[in-house]
Amino acid sequence: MTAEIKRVALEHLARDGSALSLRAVARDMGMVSSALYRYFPNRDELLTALIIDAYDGLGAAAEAADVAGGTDYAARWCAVGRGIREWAVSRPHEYALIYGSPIPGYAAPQDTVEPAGRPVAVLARIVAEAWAAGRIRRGGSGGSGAAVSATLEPELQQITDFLATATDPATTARYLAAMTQLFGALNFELFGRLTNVFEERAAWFDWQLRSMTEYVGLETEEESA
Amino acid sequence: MTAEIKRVALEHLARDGSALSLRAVARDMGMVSSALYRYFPNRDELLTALIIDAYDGLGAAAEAADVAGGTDYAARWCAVGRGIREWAVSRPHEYALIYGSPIPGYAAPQDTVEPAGRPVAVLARIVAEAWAAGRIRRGGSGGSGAAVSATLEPELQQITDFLATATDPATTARYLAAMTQLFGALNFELFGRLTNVFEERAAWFDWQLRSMTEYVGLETEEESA
DNA sequence: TGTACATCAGTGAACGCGCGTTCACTGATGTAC
DNA sequence: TGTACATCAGTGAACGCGCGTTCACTGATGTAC
Repeated sequence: MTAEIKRVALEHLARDGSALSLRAVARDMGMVSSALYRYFPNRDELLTALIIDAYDGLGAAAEAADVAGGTDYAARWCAVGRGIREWAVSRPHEYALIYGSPIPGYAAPQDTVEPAGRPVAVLARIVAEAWAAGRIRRGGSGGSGAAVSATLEPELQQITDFLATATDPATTARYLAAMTQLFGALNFELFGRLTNVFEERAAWFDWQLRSMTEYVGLETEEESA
Repeated sequence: MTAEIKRVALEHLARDGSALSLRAVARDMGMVSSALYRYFPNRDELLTALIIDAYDGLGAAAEAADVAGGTDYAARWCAVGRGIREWAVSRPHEYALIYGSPIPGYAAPQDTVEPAGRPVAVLARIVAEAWAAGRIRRGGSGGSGAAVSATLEPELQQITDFLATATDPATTARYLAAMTQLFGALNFELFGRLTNVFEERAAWFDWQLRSMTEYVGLETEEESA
């Protein structure tokens, strides 16, 4: 039943875009609005549930795209990226819920922190495995790579520890920058900044993914063979 | 007077975050809500005016950061990036208005298209000048650079023509990817994805800017000397 | 097999609120003669 | 210099709407004896 409510809430979110109303959800379900209070103590809790589901769904999509594993780390990065994009493109409103601008009057509770890490962890694992296998080129794509200053080093070290990638600070930095670009690209695509710019969106996203693997220094299968 | 209304509207936006109400603005101005209709035909027109102002403000900040010009293209890119960030960080709600998730029930009219190009144009000009001066390394940062497929080429060519950068498709692609990363980084910072991750935000953004110039292949002053 | 009772999903009315927009109006200011 | 008039910024009441949340309730279902 709570699942059904969430389903209708998502539908509603997709139709009216971002503004979520309990009354509207109840209406769509043919119920009276107060009936929802049997399932959710208030509107924010429903939102939280949707947000957690979104992170979990995206996390699952990312994980599913990496089930094969293997040692072609660049290919894996791209596959996961594509998996993330496909999830996002097919559920733009759920994506906006978790990666869009903050919702007025709503503060994400602590419960969302852990699921939020799930999608990110999949990409981190690929980097970690590549690093462990000695298959990340130092300094990324051929260049020396921007040096990591003393200001940033401690935090990068903390992040590395948290992600358990065991990489050096510069590689962690490049991984984070690549993540930033990946979600930046999705924001651009889903929030309309590609309108009248790119129509070949999947191809453009793909190009960016390949570009990220070069940037991070992930070796492809051929390079290592 | 319309300027005063916009000022208060922005204040209100900053306080209540994203939900803009005519009545609340009028209240803040010590007026009755219907009085605003003398200045704006409806709420959406006020929003549009705010959005156009935001693009113009950001554009002006970007332009101001590049007044010096010069041939250290990498340094110019970073300066403009910093200018953009400073504007955004000091006006997060205006930034969210233009680069956040779409506002429910609001469709941006045609009038916003031209001002929207202003911030982007500043970075494009730097790339164009560097390209004209032969100071962009082919294939970006040392590597061969991901190849541009036949699928993407025509659109990249169109974009190049529109931006008047005269660059080759691969360079245009890298420029666009760098833009994506720049705004992705701001989204992460301003929409709370760096909470409990990075505290040294200016330094982290700076590192990413330098990283972008390498990626695009912009030569620094020393390299060309 | 039949009665008594507890459970509990869902109802419906009400609370107080805020919203965008309209409309006839007031009353101060400035202009014309 | 003084009166008549036009302008127009801002008022205040009202419209119809939707919202989240509460509360006492109904009435069907299932369980216990």
